Amino acid sequence: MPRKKKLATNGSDRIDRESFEPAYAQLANILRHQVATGVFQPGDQLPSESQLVGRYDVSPMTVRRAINLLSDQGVISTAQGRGCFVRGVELGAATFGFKELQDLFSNKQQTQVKLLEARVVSADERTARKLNINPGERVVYLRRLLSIENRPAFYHREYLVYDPTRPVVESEMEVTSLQGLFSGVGETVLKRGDLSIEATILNEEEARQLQVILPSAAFCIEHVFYDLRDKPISWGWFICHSERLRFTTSVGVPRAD
Amino acid sequence: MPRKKKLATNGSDRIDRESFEPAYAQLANILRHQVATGVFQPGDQLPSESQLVGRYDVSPMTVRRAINLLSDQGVISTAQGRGCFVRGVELGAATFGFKELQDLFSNKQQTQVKLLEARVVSADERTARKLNINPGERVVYLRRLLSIENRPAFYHREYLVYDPTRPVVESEMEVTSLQGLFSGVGETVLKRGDLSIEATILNEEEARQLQVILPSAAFCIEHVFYDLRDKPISWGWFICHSERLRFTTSVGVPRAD
DNA sequence: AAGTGGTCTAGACCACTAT
DNA sequence: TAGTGGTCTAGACCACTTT
Repeated sequence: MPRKKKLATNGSDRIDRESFEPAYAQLANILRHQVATGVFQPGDQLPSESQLVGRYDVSPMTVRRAINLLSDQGVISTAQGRGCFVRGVELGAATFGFKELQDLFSNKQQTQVKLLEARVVSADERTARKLNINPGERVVYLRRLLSIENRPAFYHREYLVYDPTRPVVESEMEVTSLQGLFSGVGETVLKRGDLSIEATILNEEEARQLQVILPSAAFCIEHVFYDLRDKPISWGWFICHSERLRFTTSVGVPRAD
Repeated sequence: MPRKKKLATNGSDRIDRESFEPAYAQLANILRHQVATGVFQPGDQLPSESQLVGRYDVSPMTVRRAINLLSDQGVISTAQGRGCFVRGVELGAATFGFKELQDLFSNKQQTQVKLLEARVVSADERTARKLNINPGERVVYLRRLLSIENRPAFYHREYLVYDPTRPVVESEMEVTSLQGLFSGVGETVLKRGDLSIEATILNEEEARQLQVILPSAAFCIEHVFYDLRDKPISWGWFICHSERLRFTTSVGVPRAD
């Protein structure tokens, strides 16, 4: 007798103890399927946890975990003392990530990082504010061009606080460190980063670097990275042509697994 | 004797049983604080779960939950049979929300939705493909302008499949339904939506509607919504001037709570 | 008072990894 | 084989909401 079976169809109404799929995940999928097929509609109240315990013959902790999962995924909302309720489509609940951006790098594709410029300059007022230093203090200014399959993809400009006692400047300047930032490999003393995304129009220099014609729209991904003491050590921004990058996501009940 | 105390400082090394903060959350915060202050650095292995059980005198399930929390937040990664490891800053792990977009609407601010046009047209090739219908079939074309505090914020164009037997067309056309999409209130038969975000340059008409001067960059948020049978019923896109919208997030170890 | 979700216990068994 | 994370049980108590 096989110890493991295939994934149960989502229409199933029982927990398969032999499945490789954990009971809490099965229960979550059963409930999600019922929401997806309209058995429970937006606003409806789900069966109580104790009812689910009896109905599917699992322990309360398992039900709880399935509930937490669906709540995290935005399928339902919970209210203590009242119950669990099906949520409808809410644009405000949407989230999107850098998956597309990550794919550009990790896809076994040739990624080249070309250092265009690296020099020590005095921080202007804006740079000083971003890096929490005094205007006029010395910073390292870097310009890089990231190419994928010999086509320019990102134009990156960055200001680093200049601190000879800290080796991060050298490691930051390594071409590989940038790629590591995306994939998570490599050593850094970075603790945290703040990111923001804007839409922008390429200027002449940016268009030249990215080899696109004007006028052209692009994403500008600005970043500030902090060290372990929450001190900013890097401020910069990536420019990526809009045709090279698109963010996608879904809202509402996930499509059947 | 007070039954509830204040939030413990994150530097604490013990679980406060009297705190209103759940034990699993306290443990997660303790570990997060240790990561944030460099006690554990990126790549380091955390104490095993059984060690944590002994050290903080909680049950295995509580430790597990704290571990899951940190793992979900991207602070650590887990590997069965090997251990838990501290993750560094990974750009690829960043996620953005629509919170900024939601705030624009729900902030008790005056939001007006003005229907500029509504008429039945024949679907062109592209529209038909997006809505999974045949070219030439009738669709409803809508143009809307969303204003916040009397300033235009979003220019929205949308194609709806025309189905007299389904009341969603009428409810979709209600000015309130758009706002409900963001905040989650209101009734819909929508089950799911796919979104994608591009950067674009405003054309003349868009700039006129949004009352900005050319040339100007903007976000284009395209959407397709599906009903309970996974049939597309709406395809459209929001145009939002870049100065009106910016997506932000953080990566790495969250700043101390 | 009854029902709900939220948390927690003190174990157990399993699968996986390293030695 | 020993140690690790992953899952699960069968209860318990608490806080909250509704009747």
